[in-house]
Amino acid sequence: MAVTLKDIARQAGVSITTVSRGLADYDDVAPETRAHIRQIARDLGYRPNLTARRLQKQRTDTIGFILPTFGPRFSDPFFSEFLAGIGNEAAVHDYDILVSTHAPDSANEEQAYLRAAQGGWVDGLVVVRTREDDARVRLLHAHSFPFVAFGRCRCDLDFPYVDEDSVTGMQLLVQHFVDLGHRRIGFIAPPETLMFGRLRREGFLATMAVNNLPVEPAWLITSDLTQRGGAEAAEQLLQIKPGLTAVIAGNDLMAVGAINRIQQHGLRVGADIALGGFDDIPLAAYASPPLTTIHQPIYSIGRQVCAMLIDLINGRPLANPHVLLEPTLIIRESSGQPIAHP
Amino acid sequence: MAVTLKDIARQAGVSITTVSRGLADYDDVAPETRAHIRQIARDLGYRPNLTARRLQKQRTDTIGFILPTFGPRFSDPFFSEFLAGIGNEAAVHDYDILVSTHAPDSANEEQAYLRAAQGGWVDGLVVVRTREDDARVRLLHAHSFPFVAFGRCRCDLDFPYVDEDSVTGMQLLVQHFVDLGHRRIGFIAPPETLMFGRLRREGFLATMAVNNLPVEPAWLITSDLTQRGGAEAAEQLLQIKPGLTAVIAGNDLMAVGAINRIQQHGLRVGADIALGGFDDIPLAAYASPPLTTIHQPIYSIGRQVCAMLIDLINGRPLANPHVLLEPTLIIRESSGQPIAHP
DNA sequence: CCAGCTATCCAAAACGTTTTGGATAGCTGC
DNA sequence: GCAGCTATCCAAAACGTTTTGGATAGCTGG
Repeated sequence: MAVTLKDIARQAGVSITTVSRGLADYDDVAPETRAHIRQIARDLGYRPNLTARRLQKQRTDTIGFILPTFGPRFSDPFFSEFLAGIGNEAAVHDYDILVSTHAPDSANEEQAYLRAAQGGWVDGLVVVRTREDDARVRLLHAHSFPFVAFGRCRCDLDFPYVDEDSVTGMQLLVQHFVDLGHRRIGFIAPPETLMFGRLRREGFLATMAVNNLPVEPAWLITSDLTQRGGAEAAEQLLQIKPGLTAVIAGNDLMAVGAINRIQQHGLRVGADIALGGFDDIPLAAYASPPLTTIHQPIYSIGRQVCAMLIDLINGRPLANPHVLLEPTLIIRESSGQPIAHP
Repeated sequence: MAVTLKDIARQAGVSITTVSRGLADYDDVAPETRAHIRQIARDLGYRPNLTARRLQKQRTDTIGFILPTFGPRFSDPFFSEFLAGIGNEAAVHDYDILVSTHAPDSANEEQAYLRAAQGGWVDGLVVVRTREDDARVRLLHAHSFPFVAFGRCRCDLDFPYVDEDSVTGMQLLVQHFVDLGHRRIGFIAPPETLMFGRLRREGFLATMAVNNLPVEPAWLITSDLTQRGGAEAAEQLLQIKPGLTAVIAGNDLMAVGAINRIQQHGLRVGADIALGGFDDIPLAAYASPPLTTIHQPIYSIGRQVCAMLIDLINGRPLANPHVLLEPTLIIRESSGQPIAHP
């Protein structure tokens, strides 16, 4: 049975009010009384009942994170790092993270967001993997419920977000390959419904266009962000004759899958064919060959999103509600050496 | 302002009690009244206040998961899959997951567990990455607070866990290499303080001993489960003369780091030197070369741990409180072909 | 000696729900 | 006409905390 304020009050011979205020360091409690209360609380091993406190204070000191789980066997090196980011930042401010998992765009997912927005379930929400027209963003915005998104979306709502400039990132990446002499570059695209997928795709096409390079329909294959998907897309791209000299994958996971499949065909990545990824997940540096990619500081994005959300919850105005991070190009061996023009 | 039972009661012209019991389908509320209440609740968009309900029911319908974050930039493909497992299972039973992040064996971590055990913070806890003598397990056991661990520990306490038989797993793996003709096998060991680290190490040494094979002190290097650590350990193992013919890493992440470093030395993994990992993370199949490893069904372990915990919380006896999973060997290219005896 | 102040304390209300322990009215059977 | 039953309803307590709005006593200054 847990120790309550009442137990301390009885033991100390004062009222519950005085105990509560004493522990909270109000100055209408005599210093000796305060010390006395403190001592007894310690002796009894008192822990405040958070549920009761939350009911009274009408806040949960908890932020929600609804994990979009694509498929049953779900694994994304991205999320554990992001979660560590928001988790550590939250811990600093004495907030907890409440995690739910739901398939994206499912009825359950909508229920979960509705519950959050109306039910005093959490004080605010972190939204990740924004979709082009994102029902979650619209819902939360309509309820004016506090949230911060990782990623923008293509709608006319104004909401706080942190995002990396995917278009510029893709531009850096494509230009790097073009500068190495590549003319025939394939693209393994992320799903178009995801906002970052659309932006990376646009960045790719725009930079190719600027350089007056063609992109045949067959050169662009949409896949699902997994290694398996990347491998299968690579398989298709390898069928193209005459062969492509470079392939860019919309994320590192697909790039890793592509490396694998390309090597199964007896080709050397970085020599026979150049390859690029996007995200710079921890694995990228340890792929074989190490992957040329665009760095995305997931951990610190997590911290930043969480810090913004906590400010928002506490009514503090955001200095900068729209954070757009500058991407950096990480050149490793998978992009290979300059090649001669055919 | 949220809709409460009181609002519905006023609107419906009945008492709060009747509303509460009506919504909960008690049969001492007339069917017509029940329907009436239901209708009004729907119209008003009523959502029960979970905090109030929890205070009353003295339970949180929430299970806690304290993520041990090793270092600031933390990424482990293991955790996102495990989290998805417990999250999905929890969702089925209408439970939430409350996540905290804390450095292992820190004061904060102990505080967090203490808070959980005493404060009505969560109804039960999931403990992962058990340590050899695990303070968390001792603490929770002493408070007889419901928890289920992923992993055993070397203590005389009886507590429910799910674990994979690491010793047998390592035996399968080592024997595989021995059967291929390897005699000089190096080992990149996980930290000895982690229970699974100790067991995998024991499994390695025991199987080598059974086969009358030597293990020089320099052949066993303890590392930290990361790619970087695996790469550095591999670097050291490559200095050994005459050279080792095979290396086994204590987990896949270190194995991937090792592949990378071995290739930087101009050696071919699976031909010049054989390599094995442990865990079968999704990446393992897409490493270059694909990694021979021991499969560990992380997602379903997560589900099982969560299901057991929910049973425990609800006072249902566990059919089997000590689940020990049979490991399976996954043979891929990194272990190469049989070699001739020197 | 009293108004006014300060320092210290506390009873009661409030947060929104569920549960306890009746209360009421209408009906049945004798 | 009344005991006994059923169907339906509800006031109040309870969960553990914080906050509101005083209450009390002792002191100060005039």
